[in-house]
Amino acid sequence: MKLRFAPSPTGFLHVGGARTAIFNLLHARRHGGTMMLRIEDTDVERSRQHHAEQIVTSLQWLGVEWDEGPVYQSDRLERYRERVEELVANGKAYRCYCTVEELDAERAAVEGSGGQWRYSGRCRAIDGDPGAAHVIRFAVSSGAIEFHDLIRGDVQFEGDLIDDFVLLRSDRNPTYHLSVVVDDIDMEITHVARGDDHLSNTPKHVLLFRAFGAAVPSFAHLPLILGSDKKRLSKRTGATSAEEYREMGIVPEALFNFLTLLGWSPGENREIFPREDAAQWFDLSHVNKAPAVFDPEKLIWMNGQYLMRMTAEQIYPHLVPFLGDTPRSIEEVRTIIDLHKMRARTLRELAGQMAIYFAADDAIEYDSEAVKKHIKGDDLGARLAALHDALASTDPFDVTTSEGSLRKLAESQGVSAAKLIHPLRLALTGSAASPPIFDVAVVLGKERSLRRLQRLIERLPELI
RNA sequence: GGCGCAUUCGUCUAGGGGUCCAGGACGCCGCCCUCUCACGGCGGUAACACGGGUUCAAAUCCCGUAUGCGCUACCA
Repeated sequence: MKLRFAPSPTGFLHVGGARTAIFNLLHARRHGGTMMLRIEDTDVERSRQHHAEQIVTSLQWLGVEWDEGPVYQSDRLERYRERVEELVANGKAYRCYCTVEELDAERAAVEGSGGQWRYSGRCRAIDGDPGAAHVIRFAVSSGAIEFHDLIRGDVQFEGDLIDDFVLLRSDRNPTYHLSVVVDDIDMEITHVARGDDHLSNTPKHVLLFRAFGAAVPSFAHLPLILGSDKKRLSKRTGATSAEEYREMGIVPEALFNFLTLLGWSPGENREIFPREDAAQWFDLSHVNKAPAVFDPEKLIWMNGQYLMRMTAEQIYPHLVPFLGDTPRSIEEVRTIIDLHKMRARTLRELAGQMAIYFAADDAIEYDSEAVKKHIKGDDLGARLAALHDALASTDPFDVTTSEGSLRKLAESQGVSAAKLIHPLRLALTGSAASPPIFDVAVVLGKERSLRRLQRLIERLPELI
């Protein structure tokens, strides 16, 4: 068994493409088959090498591995020309002398009068000068064309409704239909899993496989991924490329897992699982037929689930790009990550929350809502001064001792611990929300914590 | 227009004739836990597009309608 992912390098790796790649990989792994990556760059107008490289990078980031490739179709142009000549020689294809201008004019005329245009096939009978030909077309035979699709079941198209499609363009480059079939034969592809948008191209391919006397592979046409507007996912309704999600702070494992669930489910209410498990359970024949709407909210939730399950060491390499220009070692951030990973849903959010630890002690900005809520009472200054003294004499300064000092002080002053904790949180973080405050204090250290507390005390008059 | 494909909570889905007055997850709303936030726990909200069949019995099978999407290029 052998499958392939065959993107055309006309842009970034689209999440739809990413899911196609994942499904191919999973099916191959499940059945002990081979996975191949093939770059379909026969459209010289739109293909770009840097896009191909970008797609390869995105796939690697995502964790989609391939056993063979990447193979570039642009390296195989001679092969396509050679094979199309075979078709011409045995009468399955023919040279067409019509010009685009003629054809466009015909089409415009027919469609203008409300009809539907199809190429007449008039060049089938012409035996002219090969050098004067513009393109080579496939001679489509009439009659029903049937094939089996792993996802759709038996599908049938009427040959009479299919044009004599172009195989070799006037620039001597192959069209998609030619190159894809020649390659799938040469590379011994047994299963073709691709986007739904190719379903109506499939009868053409079936005809080509037969014309070449080759076995027709199994097909699996994956339903499209839609945006919130129920139309094909586009930039209008949100991020469309894997790269954009990476920049958003999504970890590859989460995107992989999420994409896996778009159109497929392992059943038994399983949602979060490693790739290895998916590779045990997946099968193309269990993919849904209906298109799925891409819900970024759920992706972000799932990313949060991954973050909180990952160790600081696992998160760290993904997080580095979000931490800014000052290099931070794993030792420096390990505890902070552990404190915040269950409070952030993306790496970007996580990095944002971590900023308070790296900020200068006199640069903490107090959230006005938090100030309004927790900074009040005439005796607050005195209480905080007492807290400062209590913490200053806490030794060693760890979570247990610092909390003990604060609670003891609260008790002796006859106030609830919360009356001290909330202002302390504001002093240390500037916010009303943070990890348990004594953990924060210990990360900052005694000296910096006291400095931040002192600063709040000094600014009390202007805050109240 | 033609051809094709699809249709279960707002969204992702489970379900492949009876165990479904439809289960899980995201979101949303309440409660609990608690130094706040988050996590977690508990509970709630919400769906078989419509109409005909077939059958003792249909979300599950068949037909039609509607709606949506895709293709209809010398793009893939």
